[in-house]
Amino acid sequence: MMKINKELSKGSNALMVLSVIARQDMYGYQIVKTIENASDETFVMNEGTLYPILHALEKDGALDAYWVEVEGRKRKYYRITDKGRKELAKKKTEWESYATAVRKVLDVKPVST
Amino acid sequence: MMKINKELSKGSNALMVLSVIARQDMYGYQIVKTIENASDETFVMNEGTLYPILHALEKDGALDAYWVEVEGRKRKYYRITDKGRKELAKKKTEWESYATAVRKVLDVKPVST
DNA sequence: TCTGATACCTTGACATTCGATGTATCATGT
DNA sequence: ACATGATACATCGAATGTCAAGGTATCAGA
Repeated sequence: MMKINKELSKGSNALMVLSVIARQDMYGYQIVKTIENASDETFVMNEGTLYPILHALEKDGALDAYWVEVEGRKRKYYRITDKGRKELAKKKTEWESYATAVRKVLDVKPVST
Repeated sequence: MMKINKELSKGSNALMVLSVIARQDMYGYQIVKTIENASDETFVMNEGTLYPILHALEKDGALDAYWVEVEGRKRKYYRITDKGRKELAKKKTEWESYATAVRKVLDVKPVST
């Protein structure tokens, strides 16, 4: 990941991956490019980051995969499952709670001692 | 940290710590309680998380510290430095960019293939 | 006298990400 | 003809940050 503190993106990577796949089936490279594009290049996901996430989501049953050969290149497409949609909804809510809570802390007025 | 995915808070912990100290000098335990309170208990920071952050910020020159004895308990108060204020401003901006970018990815419409 | 809150801190284990590396195909420029 | 860059999959070791657990000590209340 680029442009911002790498630590920030931890925890939201799986959410973003699930989110883009939920809209349409996608293969690895396309996921990276979609996230790059949608985030105005804020998130440039490393392949060493993406593939462990995809494999873990597949193992969890949140995604399943199928191979397609296009112009000599083999693409592994990922599709979200019902379980994956539930997880996505949960992760989204969780992320909103997180973002709201951070804002509250940043805006907090000092307490009297 | 509690209530939400632990990974999410990574990267924003130092920001939150700096942010609360910027408003008034604080000691460790008070920082934990302030963040807990401000976030409606979303963030319950572990001491094994807090102290390394404080020590790193002190080493970086973003914070300095002084001891105060109150009712038999020794408190180590942390104070933000000018350098710390600059870092805080930078981290805040960074966090806003991060949050904006995540929202963009979550809202993105599928691209044509 | 024991528990829980306050107050500091360290340590080892764990999870996630990064950077580097590997394989392979295809398009483009020279 | 050849090199480069984009496309496409994947793995591995190192670095980093957090957690759970443990350690020390004081004070208040039951």
